[in-house]
Amino acid sequence: MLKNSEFVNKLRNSGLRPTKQRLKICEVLFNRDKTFHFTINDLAKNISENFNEKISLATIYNTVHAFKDKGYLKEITISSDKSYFDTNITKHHHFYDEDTNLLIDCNDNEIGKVNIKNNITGKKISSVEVLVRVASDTQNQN
Amino acid sequence: MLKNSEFVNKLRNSGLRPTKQRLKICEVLFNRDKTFHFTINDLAKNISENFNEKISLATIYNTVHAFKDKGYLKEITISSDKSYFDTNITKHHHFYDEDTNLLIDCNDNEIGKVNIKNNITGKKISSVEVLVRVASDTQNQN
DNA sequence: AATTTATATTATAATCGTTCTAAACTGTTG
DNA sequence: CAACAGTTTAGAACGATTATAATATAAATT
Ligand SMILES: [Mn+2]
Ligand SMILES: [Mn+2]
Ligand SMILES: [Zn+2]
Ligand SMILES: [Zn+2]
Repeated sequence: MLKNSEFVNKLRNSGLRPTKQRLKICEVLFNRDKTFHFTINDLAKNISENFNEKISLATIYNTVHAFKDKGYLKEITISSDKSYFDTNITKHHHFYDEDTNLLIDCNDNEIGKVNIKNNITGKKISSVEVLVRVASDTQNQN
Repeated sequence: MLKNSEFVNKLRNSGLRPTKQRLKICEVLFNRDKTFHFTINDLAKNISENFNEKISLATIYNTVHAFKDKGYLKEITISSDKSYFDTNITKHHHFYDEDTNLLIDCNDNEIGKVNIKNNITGKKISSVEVLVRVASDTQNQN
């Protein structure tokens, strides 16, 4: 629930010029109560359908990647044929519903802390992500 | 460390004809002491470089997917730009070295059991996978 | 305010992993 | 062997993503 001038600052502070396109994308992504998951295509469709702005697909890719690099978005990899982005940038895990292709955030009370006992020597852990794939009972088990 | 006749049976029992190409791929994938991770491209290169067989890329894709469907391979999704396959079909987790792009199996003693407290109503868990991304200390933290 | 410079946007082409196609080939069965 | 279903193949098609390079805009400088 940030307003336009806050997005301008956010962008400026990140070394990104507050262009019309970036501000629109900020509005669509961050001017909400709840975080959500989206694909580039979702976002492009959302903007072209719900606003009369027309942002080039290349700009949407550039902006989403810039926001990811600045830490304003996380990329979630579920399958190799599509990339999901997440406006929830806190550490958290996911359920992935194989029937509906929907990604659902896990609350901390749903998945206990993952205990990593040994790590690769000389390496630092940069992230720990759990993906729980779920499907209806009648589905075939992996 | 299976031999050719065992692969013939394995394929026949799965309803797959034991063709020259499939047997070669079996040999490359399963005639080993240790399990490993590979991409389609790795496999294609391996076959074309180390054997004088020439298997069409379409056949390699077809066969790998057939083996996956039969449960002889697992697909591991790390990034959206490439698919990794795993000849280790037991439940296990992975370290992913972001410096080398290498995927490393976790032993059960390296990652404790993941405790899923609540599940999505009416859905069955089909898999639980932990991916621990690691990088050298000097790398930027996710 | 006008000029200059750096940065961003755009349409479109290119790339690349993967899947499709449809013709030729092979394994299996009778 | 003949017949058939299943398999392989080269190459085309596809689709998500990235590169290109011309145009436009924001910011900095005069
Ligand atoms: Mn990406
Ligand atoms: Mn696949
Ligand atoms: Zn999330
Ligand atoms: Zn593995």
